[in-house]
Amino acid sequence: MYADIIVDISVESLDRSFQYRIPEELEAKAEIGERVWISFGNRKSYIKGYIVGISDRAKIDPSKIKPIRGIVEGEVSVDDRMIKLAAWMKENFGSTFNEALKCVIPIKKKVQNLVKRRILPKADRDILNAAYATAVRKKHKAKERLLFELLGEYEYGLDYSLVVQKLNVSAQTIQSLITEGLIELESETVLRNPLERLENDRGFACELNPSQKAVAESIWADLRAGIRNDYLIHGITGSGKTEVYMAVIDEVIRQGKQVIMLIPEIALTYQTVKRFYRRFGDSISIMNSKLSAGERYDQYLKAKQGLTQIVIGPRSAIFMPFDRLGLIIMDEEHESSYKSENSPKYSTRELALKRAEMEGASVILGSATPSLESYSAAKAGRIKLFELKERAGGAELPQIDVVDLREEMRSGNRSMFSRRLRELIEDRLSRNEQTMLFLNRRGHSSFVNCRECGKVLKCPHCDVSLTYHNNGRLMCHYCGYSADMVAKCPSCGSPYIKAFGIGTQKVEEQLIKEFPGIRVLRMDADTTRAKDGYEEILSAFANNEADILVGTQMIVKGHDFHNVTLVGILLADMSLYSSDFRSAERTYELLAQAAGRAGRGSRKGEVVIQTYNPEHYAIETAARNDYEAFYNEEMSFRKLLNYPPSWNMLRIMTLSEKQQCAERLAAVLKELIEKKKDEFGRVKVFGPAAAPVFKVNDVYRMHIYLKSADYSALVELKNYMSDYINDNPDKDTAVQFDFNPL
DNA sequence: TGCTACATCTAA
DNA sequence: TAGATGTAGCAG
Repeated sequence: MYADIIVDISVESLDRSFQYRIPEELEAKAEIGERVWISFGNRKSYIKGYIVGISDRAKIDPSKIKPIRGIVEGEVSVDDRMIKLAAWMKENFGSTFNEALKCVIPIKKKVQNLVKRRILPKADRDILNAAYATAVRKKHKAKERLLFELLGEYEYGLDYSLVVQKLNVSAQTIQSLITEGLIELESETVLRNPLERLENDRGFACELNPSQKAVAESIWADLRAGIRNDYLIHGITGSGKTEVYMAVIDEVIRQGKQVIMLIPEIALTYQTVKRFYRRFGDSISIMNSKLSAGERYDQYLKAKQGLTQIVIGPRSAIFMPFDRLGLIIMDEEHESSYKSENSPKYSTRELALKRAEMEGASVILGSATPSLESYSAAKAGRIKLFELKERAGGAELPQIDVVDLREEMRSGNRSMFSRRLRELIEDRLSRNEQTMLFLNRRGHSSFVNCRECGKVLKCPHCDVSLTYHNNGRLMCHYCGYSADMVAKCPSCGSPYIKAFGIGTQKVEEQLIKEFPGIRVLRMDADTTRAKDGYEEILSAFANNEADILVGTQMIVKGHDFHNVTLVGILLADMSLYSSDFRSAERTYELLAQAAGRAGRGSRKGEVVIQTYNPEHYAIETAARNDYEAFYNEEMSFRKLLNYPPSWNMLRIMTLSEKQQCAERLAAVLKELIEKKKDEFGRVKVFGPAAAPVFKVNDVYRMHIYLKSADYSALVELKNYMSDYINDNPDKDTAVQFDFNPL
């Protein structure tokens, strides 16, 4: 048997695995993630390595393969555990080890220099100039580069790691310049704090209401008894889950343990962090993509050194290297942003449950509309379920009206606003209260169509229609391609070419036309692109600078506007028509969350849902705010068709710029599956077929779906295909695996 | 030609 | 990263 091993040296060029022989006496112990002693290169002493894969075939000449010397005994470090987690990810989410590793050690290059070092000149300019001249003359190119740069930055010096990486100067060269007395090193250890601007009144804690208290106390009891557990808090919008989280965090911190608090996306960070900072002060650190590389690195370091107790961040925060992890909280656990889009396409929920299990920590999942995965696990007793059924401040749940758009059409109303919605908007305008309108499509119109020949304008790089934007441009929402709107049909020359369908821009335009003097704000990917666009729009709306906020799904998530008493969902069906088995779940979620925005203050809110499908169960149950009913209906559908969470699913996608390559590999993989699948009980195979959007960014995509009750069967099949792909490399075609895809 | 002082390469 | 190997510059 052979083991693939990565070496415990933090250098980019060694970011790959090496094969070692597993001696017979170690075969029982050598498993993936295990730490082993190996000899490496010409080194005199043994170094530590991690087993990242095991196989029975030698990839290189077997005589060149060295044996593993032994298993590393003793204390398991944070790194050891994170690498074990990466090994688990590689296996269960289908990626290469390197991809998994990049998740757990995000800043690999920098891990080595624990202190930031600077190179400062030690001699005066003349001496350095002379040394530079000598270096040029002697063709000591590395010295020449270094001295040249240093003379340019004489006052400030140079960053050590930049010199090594960017100038490609070796450590020896720097050392020799030091011995010559030309330069010196200075170390600085300043950990930047991205939260400095916030004021802190630590200790501020709010009272829990009786139902919140019951949940917190039940979890406290487990914590105090030293029992780890997984929990799901199903609390309606506004029921105050955050207060419960904080109460539990308090206890975990008191026990000297650490907390990872996951939130859906960057946008929520500032609001949430502010709240947490007030309560927990400096023990909080944040992690998100808007932090500079330096700030992120420092957060990582602080966590590793145990200087912080709590980290708040999006899905990548699950990889915080806490040594004494006590609790992982996943707020809004149903959110799709918890699933990684890149390989490994991990589910943060599965990862959180796994990591917690490995480290003896607890997990709290929280949501107003739990994912079917979590709720079914709770029903099956694998997760402890808590329900919060009232709004925390005693506010009432909004009144929900469903408007049948077919009916509106029949009675001659062709506007995008139904009579009911229009009436309520006018009422709110007269009372000086605010309205939110939700439409899940940005841009002005959804597609451009020639009425003469029927042509629909498509993106030249992707298999999707172009969206018309009110700046006169046509845009592709997949790859960002844009072009000028055409006056004539490019295929038949007819001038009767027009944009159809509605987007948020058109809603905004229409509002201004139909309600003179109205003040409208629009929030979608187009208006929030600027750095603080998001915050600006939200605070403007919160300050009553507009009567109506129009937006895509980003407006429905977690914001708390007390003056909003009306929420309109312009076209609830939009997400129902996608080709996805989760479309009903997504629709229910969006409707419930959107409805949850209304009436968060003292006045009761109203919600209008406009739809062509009022009898669809997702819409009907959302209107009644009956999650349980929705769950039962949806779950029986999933069971009937063997969709997750009833069964497990694996999506295999082949990608290539050449259509035939993608198709050929898909066909080959299908054959492999057919040959092997009967070894694993019942496995259903679908495809290969073109992906719903066949071409994106000039890359063609084919996919195959597998369904099996048994997750490990899918993992085995995935490994079987990976082996084939590794043995038959094809540089033109890539393969991606996605377990239980969204 | 041999020595020095780097530069460059490679690891199973 | 650390050690082996390669190479330009220089003195004799």
